[in-house]
Amino acid sequence: MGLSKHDEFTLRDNRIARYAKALAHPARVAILRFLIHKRSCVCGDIVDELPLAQSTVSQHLKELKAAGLILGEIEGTTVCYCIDPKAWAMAEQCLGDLLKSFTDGGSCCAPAKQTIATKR
Amino acid sequence: MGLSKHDEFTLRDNRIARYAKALAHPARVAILRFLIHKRSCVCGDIVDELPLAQSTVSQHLKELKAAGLILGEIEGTTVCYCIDPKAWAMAEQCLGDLLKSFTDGGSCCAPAKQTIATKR
DNA sequence: CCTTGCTATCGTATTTTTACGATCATCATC
DNA sequence: GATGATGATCGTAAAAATACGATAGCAAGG
Repeated sequence: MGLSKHDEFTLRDNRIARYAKALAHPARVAILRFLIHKRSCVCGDIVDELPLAQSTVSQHLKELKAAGLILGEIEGTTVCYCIDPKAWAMAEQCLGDLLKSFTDGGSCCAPAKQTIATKR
Repeated sequence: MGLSKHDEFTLRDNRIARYAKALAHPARVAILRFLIHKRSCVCGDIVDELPLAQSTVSQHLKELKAAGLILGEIEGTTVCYCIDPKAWAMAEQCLGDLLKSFTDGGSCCAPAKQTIATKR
């Protein structure tokens, strides 16, 4: 047990989850923000920017690449990373659609009551 | 070691990561979609809807509650869940801002080249 | 009160994530 | 070819996530 049952869910929900997971660590958010801000994007610069070891940053970059959000191109001896515009647009739509699909029409329950805490 | 160094990052990036993590599993996406679709939201209905054990669903609900995205109210012997409108708006803004902060101006590198694979 | 139904929590096993140092591979330069 | 720099990968360890069955806690109904 303990195996992730991703097969049991829809493709759409899995896609959203995959994009969300890419954003689910502050280091990766910081990397993406850095890539967005500085259009140039040498790997070493990212390592310098973050409070993490080079290998750890490389691992995060690998995950972002696996999620499809970034591209990397070899430039001589360095590697240049950047946002993948197409994938980014897809992520924006997937997550945006879900987020926008809720509109506050007065929640069904607990309109003005307290949240239940850990204990009920 | 393997300890998460969340403290080393900005509050904003951590907040985004927290919301994203809540969406980072298809089961939780499905739960949220279900809560959005059906305004009524008894816990048992969610259990019936998903291919997961009751305890697992309860755990996912707990995480969504911890992330602040949903509210739960006791209704007699059942518990009624719903989206927390305020928190949802916050998540929408946080994630939306990040996603919208990138605009395709022709990527800095690899404009039309191949993605680098695992091996360079 | 005793039972029944609903939900949360506990205990546990497995998998995945996170992090680091060490090493390897590759390109550029000497 | 040797050297140096850059970045990926390996090995490893610790932590967190995922899943389930079992159990506990509560409210409602008999």
